[in-house]
Amino acid sequence: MGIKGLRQAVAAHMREGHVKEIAGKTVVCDGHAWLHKAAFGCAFDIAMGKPTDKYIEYCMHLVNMLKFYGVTPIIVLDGRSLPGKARVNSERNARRESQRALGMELLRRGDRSGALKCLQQSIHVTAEMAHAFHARLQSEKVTCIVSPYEADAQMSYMVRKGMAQAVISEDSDMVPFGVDMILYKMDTSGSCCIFENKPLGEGNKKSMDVSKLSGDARIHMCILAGCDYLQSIPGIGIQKAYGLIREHGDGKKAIEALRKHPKMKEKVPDGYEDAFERAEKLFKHQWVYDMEERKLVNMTQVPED
DNA sequence: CTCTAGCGATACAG
DNA sequence: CCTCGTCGCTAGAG
Repeated sequence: MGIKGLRQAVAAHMREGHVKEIAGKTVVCDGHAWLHKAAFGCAFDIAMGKPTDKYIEYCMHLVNMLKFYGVTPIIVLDGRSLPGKARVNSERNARRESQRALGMELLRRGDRSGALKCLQQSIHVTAEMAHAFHARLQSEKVTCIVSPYEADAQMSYMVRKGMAQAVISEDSDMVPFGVDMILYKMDTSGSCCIFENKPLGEGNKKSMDVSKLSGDARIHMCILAGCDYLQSIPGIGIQKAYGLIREHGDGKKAIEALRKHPKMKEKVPDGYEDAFERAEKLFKHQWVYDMEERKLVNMTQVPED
């Protein structure tokens, strides 16, 4: 789900670009996003259960394209199995299964293009595909990290540790995690949209400027706007959240202000302050793998209290 | 007017 | 046995 509306809201920080702009640098890449796109290219084979490695070739093309432009890629794959999403998952599985059945039916009737559309909706990235990709990366001596939970947290941790200078992803969660350079929508030729956490010019006076927010303030804004860990207060979206944090400085003070606001006070749920604190901890102290220490660590240090 | 929330169409590579 | 959606549009509320 990510952060609702965040991608649109930070549009002023985005521009058209190309991977050659980060020649000489190291970049961490969201391997799952690549596999997901790659799977569309061989939806027929995957849906029929026919062994194929086309999706791996697609991903390796991206790896080699980056190398060609002097960029060193590190691939992050996540081994996550998140609790609390079982219902959504089973609904998705049911939908995928019905699309697969419909696709096979259309194929029997000779409607090849109709079948492909359905079969594309039935495919998903399996652990088996991720393992095959991982094995290929190892044999090609490309660095690959399996994150304990969320790839987003792992990638941002590696940037903060200085192991990489940018991230290639499709996920807006990179913004609250404080990554300063994010390459979105990269295609096979290296063209992409580049997000940079830099002050906006005078022409963007009314746009959201994330460079005006401290690391904690960015996270507070995203929790207020609604994230995986906490639904937003009804009527609060990304713009309102940005305004509140800019005005009051942090999440706690923003909630205090809402509690006093005549129109908003009855919309703030009981115990929202506690839920907010829990969400912030989940955000900041996720488990990630530290390559140097070779062990699991918290993304940011848990304070002793 | 701005902003949120929900919905339907759409999605790969070459 | 099996891992994450997103974009544009718009109604409707503030």
